[in-house]
Amino acid sequence: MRFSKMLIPTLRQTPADAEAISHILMLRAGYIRQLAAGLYIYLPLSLRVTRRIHKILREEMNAIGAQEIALPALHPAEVWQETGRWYEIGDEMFRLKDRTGRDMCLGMTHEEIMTWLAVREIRSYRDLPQVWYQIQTKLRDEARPKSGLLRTREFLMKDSYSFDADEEGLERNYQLHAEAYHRIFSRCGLKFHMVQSDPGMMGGATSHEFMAPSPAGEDVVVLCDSCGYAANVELALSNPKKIEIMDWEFGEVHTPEKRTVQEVSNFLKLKPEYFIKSLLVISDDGPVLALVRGDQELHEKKLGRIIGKHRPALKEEVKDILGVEAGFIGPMNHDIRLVADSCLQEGVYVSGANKQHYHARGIKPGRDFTAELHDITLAKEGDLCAKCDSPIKIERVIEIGNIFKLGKKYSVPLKAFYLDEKGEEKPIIMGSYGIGPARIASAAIEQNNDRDGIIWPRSIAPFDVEILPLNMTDAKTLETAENLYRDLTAKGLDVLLDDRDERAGVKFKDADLIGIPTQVIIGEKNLREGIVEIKDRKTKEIVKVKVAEVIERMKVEAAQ
RNA sequence: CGGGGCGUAGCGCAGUCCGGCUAGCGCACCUGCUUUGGGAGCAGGGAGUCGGAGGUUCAAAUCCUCUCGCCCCGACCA
Repeated sequence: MRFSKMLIPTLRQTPADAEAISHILMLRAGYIRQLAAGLYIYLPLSLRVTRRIHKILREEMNAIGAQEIALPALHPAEVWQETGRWYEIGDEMFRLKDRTGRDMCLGMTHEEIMTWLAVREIRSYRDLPQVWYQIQTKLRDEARPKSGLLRTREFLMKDSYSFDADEEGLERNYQLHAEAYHRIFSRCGLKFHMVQSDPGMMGGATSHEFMAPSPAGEDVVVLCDSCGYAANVELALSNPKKIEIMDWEFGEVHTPEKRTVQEVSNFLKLKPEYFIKSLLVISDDGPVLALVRGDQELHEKKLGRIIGKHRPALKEEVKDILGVEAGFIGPMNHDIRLVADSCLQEGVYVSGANKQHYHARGIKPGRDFTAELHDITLAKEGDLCAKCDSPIKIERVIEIGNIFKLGKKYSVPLKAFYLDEKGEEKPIIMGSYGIGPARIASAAIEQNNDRDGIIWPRSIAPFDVEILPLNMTDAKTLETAENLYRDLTAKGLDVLLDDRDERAGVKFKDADLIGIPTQVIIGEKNLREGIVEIKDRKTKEIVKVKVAEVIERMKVEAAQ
């Protein structure tokens, strides 16, 4: 492909409303343009990247026996009503009516439609297992699209669905997908982790996410280097670091106007981990006092799994229910439900004295108060692994794929049944598995860039090589460029020839920005000795080779 | 949906507080000459509903009201 014939609108300046590195670089390097919030136009370069990612996806999906099909993006409401999601999902679903007034929606995922198909086409255990996948547009009216292609309202997803006769079959397909996903992300040149995740509204018992480490990510995971424990903080278990058990006698301390743990900690010159934070929340079953150690954060979702839906209490409610202002609550002498983080099982602490301007020191769990013990804190750096007690790491990540065991969640309401060997009717056991190609591309840029631009992993780069003839008025340069272009293309490489009549500096800058892994630089002086340069975008290493040796050299590079 | 920021030429911005001549600057674009290994120089040129609507005023990019859009933080994220 010739640069002059391709729409590659590079930008010298950074567009004002981009913040994430991948977003900035995709705009600057001429890969994408924004149509509206969360809606992007894919220009030729990004389409090439997308196609390469799709090719890898298809190869690996086909390799585990999955069959590609294509479902509509526009769905009738009825199917979604049958599973209840039409009602459960809020504004995130694009809804519309057709000309006859029939309710329709734009597909945000395809469990319903895939199951609809299974209902009709799978009758017997002999038809099972099946794995169907598609690479299809999803539409979600995101509350907050952000970071370029990382969170958009319209995006492609490779989604596959497995249909099995029993849990063992599902387990097999789940494992096959996990392995395929490992191969896919490795082939795409990404650093990633597979972590336990919260199945959330997808339903089902087990799910994992594939996470690419990046500061631009929206998720946070907990990792243990020594035992391999890896989980999304949404559900990650951990133990706060151990603290010394103090031998304080119980007693009240005057702490005028000192309300927060930080204030009291400074005032008493005691580290926050010797405090108990008491937080009042209102659940559907009444008020609950949640207790966490002073250096820990309450994890709303974990608490929610124990006490159900809840909200923080208002200031007045705290006074009404506990009889004291919020800054001076302690765990003692209350007749409401108490839920404490497990680490508070032992130790001696400071907390509010349930008395204005007073705190109490020497509080002993079990003696001074009794609470249900659960892990209700947010895992943080420095905590100890719940499995092996080694220090854990916290990492910010981009979710690039997920796998769910759905079980019967969709097959039962949609009546996707099959007849087993005994002629008994049974629900099909399902799984669903997604990968976002745009997130792969974004994560690849987030993980591979420098001040000059993108550094694509070879496997998903828009081109394998870019040829830079520096002086377009020199006949020898032109001839060499054309020959190399023809020969490299004939060898099956994707080659971009920068045939623009631009100055050398412009070509260098654009080449580095665009990020094609290998550059072949044809300069007039070198050419007089029959030499061109091969530059590695990543290492910036330049090797001078005879023109005739370029092809051989490129084959070696491409194989790496 | 809550909080914050921004909307002026294709891009990046100044001007807005304190209303006043023909709305500026850099880059990009077009023409010509020179230049040619890391975003060239000189000369000339084209390009604007100042996001939109209404209002105040002799006069509005600037003040007031409403509204639309985009970004960031949070909530949400099937």
